[in-house]
Amino acid sequence: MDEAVPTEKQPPTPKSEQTRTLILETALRLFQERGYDKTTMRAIAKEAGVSVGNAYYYFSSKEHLIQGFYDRIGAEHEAAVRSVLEEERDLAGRVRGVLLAWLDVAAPYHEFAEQFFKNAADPDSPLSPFSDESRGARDGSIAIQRRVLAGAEIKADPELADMLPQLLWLYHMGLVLYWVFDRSPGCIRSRRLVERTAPLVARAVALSRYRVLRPLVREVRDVLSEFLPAAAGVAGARKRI
Amino acid sequence: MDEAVPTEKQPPTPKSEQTRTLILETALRLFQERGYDKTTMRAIAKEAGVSVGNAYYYFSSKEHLIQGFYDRIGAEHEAAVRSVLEEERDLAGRVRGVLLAWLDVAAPYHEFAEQFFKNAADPDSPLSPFSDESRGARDGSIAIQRRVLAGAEIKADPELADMLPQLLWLYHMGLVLYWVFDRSPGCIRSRRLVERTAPLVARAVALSRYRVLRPLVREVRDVLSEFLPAAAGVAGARKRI
DNA sequence: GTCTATAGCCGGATAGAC
DNA sequence: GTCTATCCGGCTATAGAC
Repeated sequence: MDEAVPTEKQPPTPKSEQTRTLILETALRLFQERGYDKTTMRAIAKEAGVSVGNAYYYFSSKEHLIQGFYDRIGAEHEAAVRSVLEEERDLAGRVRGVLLAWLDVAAPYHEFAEQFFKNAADPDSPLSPFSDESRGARDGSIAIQRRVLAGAEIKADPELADMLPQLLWLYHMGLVLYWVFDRSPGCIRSRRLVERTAPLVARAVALSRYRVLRPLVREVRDVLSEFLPAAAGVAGARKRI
Repeated sequence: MDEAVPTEKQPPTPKSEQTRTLILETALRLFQERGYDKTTMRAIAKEAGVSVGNAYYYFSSKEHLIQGFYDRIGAEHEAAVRSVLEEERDLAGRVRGVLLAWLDVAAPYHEFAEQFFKNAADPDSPLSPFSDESRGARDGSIAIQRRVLAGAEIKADPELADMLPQLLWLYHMGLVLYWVFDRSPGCIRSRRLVERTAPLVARAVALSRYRVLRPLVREVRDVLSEFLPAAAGVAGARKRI
């Protein structure tokens, strides 16, 4: 980001990127093995064969190491979701499939997530799902929801359609919140929550076209356009304070 | 709670309770003055005229000091809400009034809340609004929502009525989440969110009786009864994993 | 610009004496 | 119940090697 335009002769990452990656990989591995809190910066440095100072040279705090985790989980989800989106046409099924896929992808990190999640809830933290730093991950996640809706047979009220991807993303974040709290073995409660709510969400989307609901839908849409972040190119939702 | 039944001769809090209160009051004051993070346990102890070890004797961690904050804010909200519930009959108005009252009560603690909130998001923390330790505060909060509904003219679908207080509580928690993230001056964005969503919630409650929505309402009810905590005496919602 | 080594600050938490 | 001393780990600072 702050890097000067790299010439062709000088690849942007000559050798330092290697160190950077090494540190990150080591950190993520240790986090997964011992948990976030119990992994000390000293240990990461030692295990990666670098000095503490060097680790801090690349990652200005322990938290910053977790951005890499977001990117990784996003990429894995992206891959896991492909088959569902290709094969399933029913909206409820698509929603369900995508969220279950996320739970699968995230499962190995559950314990680890528990420990660092507190940082994500701090609005000052770059780890918050709403932060600028998380924008890349967020946009990717919303894009998936867009595909969920685009490929489904059931269509929503067109007045609502523009912001539905973000709404689904919010629903996804709600699931993540629940999942973090979920202590049930194998996180079945979270899985069950998906099974139960996905059809419900789909039904709500379908019902959004009914006459009786028109005024409610309009209100919902207006509120959303005012309060959802203007990210990811939603028409007419550009105003922020 | 864990105290042995106190005899009449021996008041439950002979002298230690005094120290305890002193420490708590000092802590809350300092939190508000300097913020949570910048208030060290050393400072609290010093200011209260006790030793660090002694502070830890009463509060097993810095986080535990915040339970007192919950209780205080709950009590203040309880008081602030009285007039609204007596005078306003319109459901939207009642919901709106109660939530705006909460924002008023919470306002002085906003900065402080930002800093400690991350702890509340940690499921391991006693500060989580879903934890057993927070049960007292939670029950109080749900009770207010029960009164909101009971005194309103509009009635909900009876099949849903039992769990509506908890649903409103969840809505309240959502507002709290938004508020914590809210950086707008005077938290107007949060206030605006209440203004916009309160009528929406009321309308949804009213609509819950419509025929078309019957299946959706049933589904919603079933999901809620499965996933909302069995606290606060909700009929038929006793199963937990 | 990348990296090491080391020494030290700070603050949450604990141990064990009184 | 209360204290003092100590641990522990995130983080910083510095000085210097390549």
